[in-house]
Amino acid sequence: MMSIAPDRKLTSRGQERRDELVRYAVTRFAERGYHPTSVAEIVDGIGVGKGVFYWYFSSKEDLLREILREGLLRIRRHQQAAIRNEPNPLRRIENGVRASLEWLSDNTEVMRLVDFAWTEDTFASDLRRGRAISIEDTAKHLRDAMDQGLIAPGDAVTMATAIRGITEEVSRLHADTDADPSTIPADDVVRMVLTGIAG
Amino acid sequence: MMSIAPDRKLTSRGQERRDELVRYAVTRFAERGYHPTSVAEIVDGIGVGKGVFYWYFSSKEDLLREILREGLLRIRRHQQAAIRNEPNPLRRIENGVRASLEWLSDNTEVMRLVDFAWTEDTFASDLRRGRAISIEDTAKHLRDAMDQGLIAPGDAVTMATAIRGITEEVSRLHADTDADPSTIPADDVVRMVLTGIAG
Amino acid sequence: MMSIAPDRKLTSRGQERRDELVRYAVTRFAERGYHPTSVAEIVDGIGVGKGVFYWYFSSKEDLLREILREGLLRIRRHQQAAIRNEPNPLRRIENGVRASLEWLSDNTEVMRLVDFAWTEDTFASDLRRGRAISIEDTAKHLRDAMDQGLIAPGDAVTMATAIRGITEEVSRLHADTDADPSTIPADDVVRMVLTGIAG
Amino acid sequence: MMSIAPDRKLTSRGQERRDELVRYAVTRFAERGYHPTSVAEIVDGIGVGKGVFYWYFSSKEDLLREILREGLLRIRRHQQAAIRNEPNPLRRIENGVRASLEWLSDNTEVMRLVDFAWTEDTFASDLRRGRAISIEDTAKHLRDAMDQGLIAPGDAVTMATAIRGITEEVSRLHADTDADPSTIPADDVVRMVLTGIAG
DNA sequence: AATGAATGAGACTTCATTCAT
DNA sequence: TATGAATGAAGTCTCATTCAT
Repeated sequence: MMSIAPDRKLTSRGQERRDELVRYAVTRFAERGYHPTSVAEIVDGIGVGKGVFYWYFSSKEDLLREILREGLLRIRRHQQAAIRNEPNPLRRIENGVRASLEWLSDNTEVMRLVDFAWTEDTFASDLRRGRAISIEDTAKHLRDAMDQGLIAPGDAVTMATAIRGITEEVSRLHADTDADPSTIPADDVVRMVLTGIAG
Repeated sequence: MMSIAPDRKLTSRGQERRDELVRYAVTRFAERGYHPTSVAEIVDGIGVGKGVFYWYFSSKEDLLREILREGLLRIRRHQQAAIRNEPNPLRRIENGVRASLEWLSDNTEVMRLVDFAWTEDTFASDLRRGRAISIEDTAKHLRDAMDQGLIAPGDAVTMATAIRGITEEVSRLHADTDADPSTIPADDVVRMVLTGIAG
Repeated sequence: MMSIAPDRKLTSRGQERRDELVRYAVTRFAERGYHPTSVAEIVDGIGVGKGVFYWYFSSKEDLLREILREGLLRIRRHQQAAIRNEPNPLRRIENGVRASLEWLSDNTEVMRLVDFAWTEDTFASDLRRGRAISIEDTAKHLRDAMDQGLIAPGDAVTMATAIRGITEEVSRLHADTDADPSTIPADDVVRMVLTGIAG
Repeated sequence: MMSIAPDRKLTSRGQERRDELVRYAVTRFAERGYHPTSVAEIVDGIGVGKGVFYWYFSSKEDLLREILREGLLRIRRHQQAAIRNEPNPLRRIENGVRASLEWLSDNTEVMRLVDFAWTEDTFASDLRRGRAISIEDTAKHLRDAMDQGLIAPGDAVTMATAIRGITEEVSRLHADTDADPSTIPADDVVRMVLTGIAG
């Protein structure tokens, strides 16, 4: 009931505890699913009392939201760092795709949690806006490329969605079959994306 | 815990009841999520007692498995009907994509349930085999196309995965933003797929 | 979360169960207090599972509200039955006081629960209206008596409040010291009330 | 569980802190109820850590007992100061009633806490003795008055209880409907009490 | 086939209290 | 004295499932 102030100052020990909870929960949620994983399982797993959980999170739902929020923030940052200062729109798309593949293959657990969150209305609404922004980001590069005559004209939003779909599905398959992030077939994906949008 | 014989003969009224349960459950599961939807909610929703549910399904989990099984069976049939007798491998791929887009836009709820099922290990194992088969189906057409010199050589499995990703992500976005299945930008998708794999 | 329809039809067995729960809870609540009495204690006390409680009541709070509602309804009915058809306003007051003393000494447990409910804002608001009505009922008789010159004029609401206070406090003391309802000093109370208001 | 020595000397700053805790707790307990008010809420409300609470009180229960003890002590003192040196027993009763009304209207929150305490056996036993003494005090004056022929003979204990009931109920109603202590209808109450006992 | 009452494990959460710092 | 992190028993409530009718 008493919600936790989102900007509450934590001691460094407190911050570590919180991170430990998040880390462990992400693993468990991804492994067995959000609902099948109980708060008891999480606190037992790191050997603390139940109260600790509620000292750092106001509810199990709040924990997932935090995980999603932080995860989506990080992937966005990762993408933008890869794109910054790249003048060629096709290169920006390529770099974005590579950054996504990298990040997703390093954070397969978060990806799985996002996939779950899409399946419950409680969480999905939080994700819609993020998706719209992400697709619009890519669509902008596509329109730039069309304007510059680099690719044939077409429906930028559908293309951006397709790119997103390619990136995520390849990451999903890879996550399920191969633990090594370095073996992601990024070049193949990039080639397909770039020829696919060439038109 | 007595399990229900999967091939048990049902009277036509019984079959209708069962379908009614499935239909209503699919809607609710897709809307609010599998776990947040209780068996009580389902039976209340169609105005029957709890016993009815357990007459037709041995458990809530069993119901979801049935939904998934029937759903995946149907989409596979739909795709194969669209491909049958088509000698050109690229046309087979195109027809398969179009069939998937059609089916998914007509069955967005099942799609959402499949997405959920991927997030829990209990169900995910059932899906892995299906995905492998589905990707291998497409990969076979791709290899045929490569052999016939219709497209450049490349990693057929990654390409097939990409095609699957495009198809599903476009369907997801469309399901969330546009209720009308006829407005799926199938031509755009097909163009991107075909040029994307052209190499 | 799913609240119980207040007009839900119960089988006669169901009604008995519900009554059993109410009866036992009233006893326990009165004995040890509302909060110190857990739902587990109640269901264990009558030897049923926890779910039974929530089949009949949507929450522990709901149970208390029901107890209060039914209790206050009954005392009101009891009073009004005692007053009906009595033309003399002083007799109406006397009969009302006697009826209250009777009912309270037969229902000391409910009285204690009402006293508790006054101490928490969640419940108190429900009680204010009831008190206002009850006092106004008595005040009306007092004004009638003043109009008819039976008693000296005065502040009818304060008088009615005083009568209420006398009745309840005598009942409280009696409940704590003497289990036998027949020994309530009703005549003494009535005499004090009647001379007190005479002015 | 180390209990706090009840007569422990506190620095003046310590005494202030303790008073601050008591004051704030009384307000919250009266407003929302004893159980719904957590220790965390109290210490947060005055901006100190949890340790502070347990420095001054050995438990939440101990805090309530202290509040009750101090409150009942004060009202008794207030009444006795009002009665001292008054030779006429009826005047003593009148003065006692006026003193009670005054004190209760100035300390409505404590009154509510006492009402709560009556509803849990843990606390009620502490209150029984106090009530018995208080009623016996008044009964003594009544017997004096009877002996002196000032009022008709009657059951002094019931009368004293009635007086207590009047006083408290008028205070309760006033506390809930009118914040201004000066508007208590003390004269009306006194008149009713005096004529009521006259017989 | 169907009902709806019953079960009870187990989920989430609260909170009085303790304790290292 | 004081803090705030930690404890863990205990509380309320949910819900898949069973079963007498």
